[in-house]
Amino acid sequence: MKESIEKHLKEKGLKITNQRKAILEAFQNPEKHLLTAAEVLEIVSKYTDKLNFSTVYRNLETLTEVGILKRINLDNGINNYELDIENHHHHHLICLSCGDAKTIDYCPFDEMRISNKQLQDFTPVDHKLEIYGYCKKCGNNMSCDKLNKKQKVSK
Amino acid sequence: MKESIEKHLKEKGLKITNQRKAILEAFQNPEKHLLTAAEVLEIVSKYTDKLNFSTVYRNLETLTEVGILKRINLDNGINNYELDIENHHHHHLICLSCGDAKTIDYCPFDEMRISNKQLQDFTPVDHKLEIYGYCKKCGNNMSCDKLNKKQKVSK
DNA sequence: GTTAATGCAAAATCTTTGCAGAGAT
DNA sequence: ATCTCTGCAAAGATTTTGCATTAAC
Repeated sequence: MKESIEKHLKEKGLKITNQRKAILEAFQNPEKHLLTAAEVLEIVSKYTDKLNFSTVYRNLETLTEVGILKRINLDNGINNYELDIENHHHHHLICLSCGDAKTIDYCPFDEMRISNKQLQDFTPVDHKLEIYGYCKKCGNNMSCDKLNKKQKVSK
Repeated sequence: MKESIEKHLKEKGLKITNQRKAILEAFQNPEKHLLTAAEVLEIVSKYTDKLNFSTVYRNLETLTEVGILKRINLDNGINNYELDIENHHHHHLICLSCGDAKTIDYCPFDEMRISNKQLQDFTPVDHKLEIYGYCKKCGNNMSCDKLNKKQKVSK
């Protein structure tokens, strides 16, 4: 575990438990940086004793509160999390076929804010931009739509 | 009910029932065009006999499938719906205090698509931009955060 | 030793589904 | 008459919570 994270935890009076370390390890994979609670549990279980669901949920919540993780709610309605510490602002390209999420660095928000009148009566705190479509690998393949569990377009 | 909607339903072989009409009526309020299943049920129940939850859910699903409604999943993880028929493309400004969602017409996507390399390997199908903050009425008031039910920042 | 975290089980929340009866065309 | 829709009840999925025990500091 990075010392910056460890420091962060200690500052907030949070203890460094094996479960917490295991959960944070799960987010170290740059190929899959967006994880659901179920995915965290699955990954962790490969290496350690299986954690309890409530431990995972409580930690995702706690780590989000202290700013180590960031919660991202995708269109399927399931909460996803990613490491937020020392991370630059970004958005996501989400593949409707394989469910993979890539980051996209570009953010149109600042420019938009200047040119848009409707935004002048509003105090923005956060924003999110998600682009749904098909990644290079999946092309236009509509099968195995991981994201369509709740977002059903057709039965 | 607008004839365009009625026509749409008939074309798809869907029947025009009182429940369906009541649900669609609920979306006629321009002050609150984004509704959850629970909100639809509540609004409808003021004017008609209470509908069953499954009727509401099934209709929101069906009406989304045929393109009369559009599903929007906000950060609290609850599905919201809005009328989509004859509606121009737009995004949302969502107030973290009162939960109100206003539409914003401006869309940065086309411009972004041209200038961004990462988007060239991706086939976009849909995108969403949501801006969370405080509306004019609520200012910086953090109380009664309707949206924070699941999105909890603090207990 | 004190305080926070875990595991378990139970519940809460939102949503979906099977089936018999009712309603629309 | 046909085919869809509704209401009910039951179940599914994800997430939250209370409480006793365990682990970190």
